[in-house]
Amino acid sequence: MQVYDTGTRKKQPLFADGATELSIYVCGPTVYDHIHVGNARTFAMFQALVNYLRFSGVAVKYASNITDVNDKIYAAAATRGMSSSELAKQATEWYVEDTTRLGLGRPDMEPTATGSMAEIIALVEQLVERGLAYEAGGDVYFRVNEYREYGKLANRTLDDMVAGSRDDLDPGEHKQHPLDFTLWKGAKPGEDTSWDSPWGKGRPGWHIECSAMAEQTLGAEFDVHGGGIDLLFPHHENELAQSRGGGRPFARLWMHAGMLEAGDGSKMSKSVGNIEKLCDALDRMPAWQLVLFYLSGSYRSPLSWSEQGLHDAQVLGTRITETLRRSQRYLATVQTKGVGEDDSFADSTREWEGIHEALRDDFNTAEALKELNGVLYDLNTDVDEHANTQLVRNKRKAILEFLQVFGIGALEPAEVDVTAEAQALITARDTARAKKDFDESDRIRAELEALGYVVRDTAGGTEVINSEDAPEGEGAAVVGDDPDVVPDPDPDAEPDPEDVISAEAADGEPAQVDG
RNA sequence: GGCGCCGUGGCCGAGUGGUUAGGCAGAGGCCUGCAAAGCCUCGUACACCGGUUCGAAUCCGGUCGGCGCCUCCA
Repeated sequence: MQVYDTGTRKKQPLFADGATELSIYVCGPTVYDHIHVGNARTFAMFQALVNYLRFSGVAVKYASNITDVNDKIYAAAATRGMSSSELAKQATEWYVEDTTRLGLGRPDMEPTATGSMAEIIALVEQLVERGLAYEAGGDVYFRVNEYREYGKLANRTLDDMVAGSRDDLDPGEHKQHPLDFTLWKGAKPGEDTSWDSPWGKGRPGWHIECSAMAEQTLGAEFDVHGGGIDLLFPHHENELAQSRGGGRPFARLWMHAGMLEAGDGSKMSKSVGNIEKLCDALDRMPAWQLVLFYLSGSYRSPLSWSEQGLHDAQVLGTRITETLRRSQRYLATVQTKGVGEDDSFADSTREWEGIHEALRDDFNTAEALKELNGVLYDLNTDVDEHANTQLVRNKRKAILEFLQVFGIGALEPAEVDVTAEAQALITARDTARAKKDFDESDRIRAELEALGYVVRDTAGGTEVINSEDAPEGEGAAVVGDDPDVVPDPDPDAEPDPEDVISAEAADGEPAQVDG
């Protein structure tokens, strides 16, 4: 498997020579509010990658941090009239709750800044000892001039950055170079948390937290460091400088997820309404829909947050469910015979070939979805052509495995609990239909719908499913309805939120997702 | 201004030096009492201008447009 490495700007083998295990660190959120769907994209894609690797038999150690000490938390806590630690605790719960709802599972380790304070301080001390950092006015700064490779990850030079900065760089009261960044900040008035350090009471800078947490969870050297592309500079550059400067090999590869943005190319802005919280999105759609939406584009490319895209994801999910239901029905009704005609003999190897090929090339989930669609198509065709049931079972297995890997098992058709009353109605309706008494048949169908069933007349006989499992709109019709009266689709279904939604806070400052 | 990414058919969104992406939406059809599901058929896209090449949407240069990032503090 190969992935695009930001550090070398090339696709690189994911595994080090001879390695069979992987360790992955991904920058998680700063906890001061609910995360939004842009943040969630990054988390979902990396978790999906981990799940896929495990499905492929790879042992993965996956860590993703929770930044619970940061400027943004102090600021937000003040606004809310609560203490920063209270807010961090609350927002951590929100984060865990919201991302768990995605259904993809959780990282193995979720270190916090507050839980890594000793490691952070130790690392800063080492940098000071090595001459890569200096204390000034109660703060400790990293000395970028002393780290020769500063800027290499993000592909920029100190000179370029100083000369070509968008804004005038603030030389800083105590800084030796305008790009020197804070490792430790002395406690300031209004900040309600601080920790003892060799430089007095204070708290860690944003970047050093991740260096320490990554090392604490995965060791001094690990395989992949991930995060949103907006964190490339300065956050990841600084992490690398700190850890490498401190003598650690640090991450071997850097993977960056693209931003979620508006489809009309509108500028990122602070305008209201351009961000949808993950919890809100999950309140209005099933998790599988959001996950399929994320998977519909390559993780590295920008992806447009649009109602159209969400609709497409919904349709795909429905197709998956319907295909499984259809094939299940086929297996239940077809006369199976012969040895090995059993799920336990199903072999999905062949169906996975195309999917593997796609995913092993830089985790191309869009391509994988195309391959999955091919499996769905083949399975439907098999059913149409009354193919060997083993072929059907093989394909079903592949699809079910796919659902499991991507945490969308909810798409598996639900069991239908057909009550005796319902069964009687079905039988009565079949009788009526046999007599071509369609008025009676439709009347009974309405009765079944009142009981919460949607009726489908299939080649294999009458089938009912629970209304709540039926695709939107199906079964809404009532006998006697004018057939011309169809519920209007949303007349102005425009792409909803404009503007980029990314690892960026509502106020446009790049600090929601960090590490 | 610097660094980077990108401009694909109505929409989303892959990919490749010469071969159908896929899906959604739309039209027609098969099946079907109706509905649902499934299947079949239909669009010959790749910002613009040059160049390289037998051949480029795919490589190079330029133009235009979009996007991301450009510390901390304030």
